[in-house]
Amino acid sequence: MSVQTRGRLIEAAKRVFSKKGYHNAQIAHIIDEAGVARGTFYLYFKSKEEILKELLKEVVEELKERIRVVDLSRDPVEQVVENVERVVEFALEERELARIVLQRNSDPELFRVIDEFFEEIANLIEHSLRLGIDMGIIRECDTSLIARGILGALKEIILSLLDKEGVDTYSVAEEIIELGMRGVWKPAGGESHGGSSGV
Amino acid sequence: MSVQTRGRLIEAAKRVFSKKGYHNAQIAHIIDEAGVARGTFYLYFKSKEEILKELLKEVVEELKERIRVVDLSRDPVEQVVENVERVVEFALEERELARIVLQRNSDPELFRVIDEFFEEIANLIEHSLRLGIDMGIIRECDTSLIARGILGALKEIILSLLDKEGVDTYSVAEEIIELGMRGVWKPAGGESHGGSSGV
Amino acid sequence: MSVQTRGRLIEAAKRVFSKKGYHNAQIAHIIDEAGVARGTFYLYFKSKEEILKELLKEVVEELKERIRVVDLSRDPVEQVVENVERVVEFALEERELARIVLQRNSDPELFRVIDEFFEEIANLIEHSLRLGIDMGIIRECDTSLIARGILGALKEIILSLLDKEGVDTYSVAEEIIELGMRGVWKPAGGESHGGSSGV
Amino acid sequence: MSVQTRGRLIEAAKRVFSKKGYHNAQIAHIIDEAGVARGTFYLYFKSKEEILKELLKEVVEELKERIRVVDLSRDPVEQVVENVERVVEFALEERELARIVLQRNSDPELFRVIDEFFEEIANLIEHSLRLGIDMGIIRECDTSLIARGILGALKEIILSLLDKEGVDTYSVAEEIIELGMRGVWKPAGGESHGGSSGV
DNA sequence: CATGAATGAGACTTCATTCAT
DNA sequence: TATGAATGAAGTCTCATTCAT
Repeated sequence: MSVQTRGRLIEAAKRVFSKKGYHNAQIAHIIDEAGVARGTFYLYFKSKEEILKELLKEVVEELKERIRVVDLSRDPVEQVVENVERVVEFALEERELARIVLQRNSDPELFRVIDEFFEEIANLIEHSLRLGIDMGIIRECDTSLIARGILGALKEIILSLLDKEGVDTYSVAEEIIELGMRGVWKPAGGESHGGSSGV
Repeated sequence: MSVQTRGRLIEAAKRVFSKKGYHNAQIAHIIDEAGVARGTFYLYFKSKEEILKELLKEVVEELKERIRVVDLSRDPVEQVVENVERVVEFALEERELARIVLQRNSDPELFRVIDEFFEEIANLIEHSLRLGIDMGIIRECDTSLIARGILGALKEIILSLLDKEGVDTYSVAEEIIELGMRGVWKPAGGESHGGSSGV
Repeated sequence: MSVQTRGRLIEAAKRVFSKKGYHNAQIAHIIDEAGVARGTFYLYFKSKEEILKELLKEVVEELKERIRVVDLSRDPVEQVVENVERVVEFALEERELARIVLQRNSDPELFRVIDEFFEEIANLIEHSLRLGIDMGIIRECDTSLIARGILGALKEIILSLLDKEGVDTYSVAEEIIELGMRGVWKPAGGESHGGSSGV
Repeated sequence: MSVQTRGRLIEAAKRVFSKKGYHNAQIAHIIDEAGVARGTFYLYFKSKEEILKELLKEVVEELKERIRVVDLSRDPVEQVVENVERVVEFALEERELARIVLQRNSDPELFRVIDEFFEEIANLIEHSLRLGIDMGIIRECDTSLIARGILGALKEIILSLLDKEGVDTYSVAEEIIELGMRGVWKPAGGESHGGSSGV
């Protein structure tokens, strides 16, 4: 079992799944990309499904490492911005992986790990919102709905960054949090709201 | 060409694609669901791909009808809320279709219509944001990024509603817009921000 | 589901399994022999294993029909001879099937139906032997062993007939029973035995 | 060429072929059982087929050694019983080998050695029968058929013994010969025959 | 002598599509 | 217009064998 060959297969699979999606990806594509023979693939992974799950597990682990619990020693918002920044950084380092994960694939069976991870994140956001409401710093709102919304914003934004080069991760993270915190409205006079938007 | 049979196939395809996703869906499932013979399917649609595209086209048309251009005769935000409400309403009326559309299926070839539609929506949002900034009612921000974020929030929220019953579409629309406009922060004292969140 | 096509596949499978044995037989051989397309095979049988089991089930059913319970209205030995004759007849009518069944295939999983059938026959023979001993017409012996022996003789003889033409089934059946009943020794003088044989 | 390693492979192959049959047996099973590396196998045997043939050759040689030509110095039947006893003994000593050999594997190509051996035995039996007939101690019969029958009985009985412990080989051999010589009928009064049996 | 990673031909099975009825 | 049996290209996976170390 050569770690090298395994690695080449994993990297190849990332590229292929990312480019073609899981269903259109074929073992043939992966082994061509990796430059190994057909049988070699099955020496390391017992099926196409398994290599995907392996990949997804890796992402979840890596992401969990980058998300740190917020403590009270420093400005909590700053810490959240840093969390988001690290996530964005990871997505940009591992664009193929990010693409696989963020393409909500209609296959709950296969993407369970990912779905569960996002569920966790949504719960975490919701919990934080509740805390903020109790502390009087977050306005009353449908926390479940809003948590989903924030997660969705995060995912869509990161997805849109995957094609860009030279992204400033910190300012992206700031924008995301700023959007979640303050929205886009510029409170000039004293109206309850005011912008104009097509949607 | 019986309109009836065609309709049954379309409805069947909605249910099947929604439940299994495009790739796992088989013609066999669709015709079983529709109660027609195998050959009949090909009398109405020349391929599995075609019926999907038909479905997607319908969604896009229906959605475009529900989204009305904002005019200056009334509170623009109110009009945007109504737009969002109509979209939410449609999603809840046609849950299967909504699910198909919102499960970003990693297949750009197949889902081009949808991708293009969302691209349009993102552009519309971005355009509105720019307008708002020029008018001094929207704060300076990375409009492209923020537009994506708002779209993502919208999509994720709607997706999360598809499993719920008895949703109050108007208040959902309000919450969504409120999130986009004002964020979640409750400006109590005078801090620039001050939430606390795990992410 | 055309009964015709199914029949052609069954007949083809018989020929192929008989000639090549189950393991060396390929779906390709069967469909070539049947003159149908690859997919057609799987319309009727869900695997290579299934068509074999179907075949074996048929044999067992047919054989069971040919073996009739011995009653007391007529000479029992005569009835047994007739049973054996009908079995031999069937084997000669369906030589391919017989060959498949009689080639003890080292695959208990696959040939369970057959193994169980032969087990039943062995038990039936053993039971009859016990009865005969009680009635004083069969000599004391290790009934289990002897039952196995008789069954083995039967199988081997039938197998050897499969290559022959113009077999007189009745006299074959008589010879088999004669062997089981009287053995080969010709009690001339009064010796307990007196043959001469290499084995 | 370590004789030891070769021996371990041979023993492993016996166990594996015996348990799984030739076709279901994989090189992987054999080398796992032998505790050697994959490549090592091919140092000693040039293919899976070859190790089987090696095994079969060994059996045939061993069996031929155990079967001694009957001479006229002693009771010939007694000598035949002893031959059979030695064969039974060998089968019980080498149960795996016996199982491989006695499972008529539908693969004439592979099992030619065995088939030829059994052919020889059948001919030997037939020859002895003819001799006996000429000498007036064996009754007139279809010698070819009967020879096959006796061989079949022998094979089936030995096969059935392979799962038993503590077998008395001499009495088994006696029973076998007794069956072949005298059958099972107990000549009480003066009937020509008179058993009763289900088959 | 021994190893075990790599190979690739070849087998099985699926399923969108066709076509004669 | 409807049917459903038949098709076969294409994909997944297995496993005996090779070969560089």
